[in-house]
Amino acid sequence: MMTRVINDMREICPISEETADLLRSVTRRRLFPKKHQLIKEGTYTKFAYFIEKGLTRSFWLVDGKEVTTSFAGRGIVFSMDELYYNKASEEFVETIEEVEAYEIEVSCLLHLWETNIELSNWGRIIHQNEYRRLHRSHKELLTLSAKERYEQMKLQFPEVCMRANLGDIASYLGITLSTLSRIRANK
Amino acid sequence: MMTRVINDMREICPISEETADLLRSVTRRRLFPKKHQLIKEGTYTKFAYFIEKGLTRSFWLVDGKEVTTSFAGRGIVFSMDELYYNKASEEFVETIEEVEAYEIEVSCLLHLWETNIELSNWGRIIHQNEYRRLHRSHKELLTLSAKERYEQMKLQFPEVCMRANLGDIASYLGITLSTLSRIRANK
DNA sequence: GCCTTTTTTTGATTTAGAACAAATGTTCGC
DNA sequence: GCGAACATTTGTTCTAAATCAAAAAAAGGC
Repeated sequence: MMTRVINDMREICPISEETADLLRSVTRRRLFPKKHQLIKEGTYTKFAYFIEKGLTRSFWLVDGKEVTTSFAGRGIVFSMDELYYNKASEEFVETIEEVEAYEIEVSCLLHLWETNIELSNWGRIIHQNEYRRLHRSHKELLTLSAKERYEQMKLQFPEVCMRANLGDIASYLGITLSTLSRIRANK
Repeated sequence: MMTRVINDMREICPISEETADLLRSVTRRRLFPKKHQLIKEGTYTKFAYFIEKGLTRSFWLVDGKEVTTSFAGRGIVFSMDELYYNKASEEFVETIEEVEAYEIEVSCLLHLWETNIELSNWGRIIHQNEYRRLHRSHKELLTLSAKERYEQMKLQFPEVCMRANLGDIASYLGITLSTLSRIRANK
């Protein structure tokens, strides 16, 4: 149970068997179909999800249009708004494949981070990593053409490029679906 | 000494007089002229700076062109690369006004974060805030026009818009200097 | 105050990618 | 296996902003 989740955490920092058991004891296995809204508009979900299997995407709704900010096929997905600011999320998360996840209450997650040094370290590091990814993506948006950004994305997240559909990838790259189709068509 | 720095920290979370004194004991007051490189290419600086007065900007050099990622007129400036990854920074920082700052070694800063709960909390919160700022800026880049982004920037950082020069603001917004000039000229 | 350097404005031209629209291809439920 | 829904390709037109270039204005040094 949670084998992939725990393995992934151990690639980042040491997690003892006790901590792994602690994590298992406070989470609940959930299965979600494709297109399920894990964190959605107008609902204060209060859960975070460790992704065991499947792919999710996070996005904003900006006057009706979706802006994808990240894809996750491992690690944890949660809302910063809910976790740190006790408010309903402005960023939503949906599954784009069937997903097996382990659900945890955000209050519980926060408590773990405050009390368990292994999880606290893991938490700090995933925050740093996420900040770096965003930093990098921001730089690419400012300096690369649509085509170059897609090439970068293929290098960095080949899996996502295979598994997500064009519309989602395009909205992550900040271009239209038709432009992405043309880019892929070759030039 | 460090009055503005400490006051700014106290707007974020409680800082006891002991912690303030601790901070004063491990920092050194420095004055820098305009255009001074605080964190520069090819030099593993190993220092972070609490900004008491003046304005700085952080930027990348992407094949010769500067891409401004943030301005700071308060708080702390440091390199994530140096702090977390023990490597020379890929992002540089220069003063764009005369700056009064308090210098601290990054190893010392890390040690404070690991041992002093007040500073640790302050550190976590500035990281969250910085992440949010970047997140927001990224969304704006993906959804707003050049003009709208400039309007947003004036709302969020009016001081910076007054004090930084056009080239720097333009490179922060991801547009050319001439476009920004035209935007300001009115339309 | 005058000259140099830096910063900002303005002009003409070009271009990447958006918008809109329709056709083709793929997946899935029954 | 057929029809509906969904995903992708392709065509045409249009526009925001880039590029290149030069003039005007402002700031600094001595």
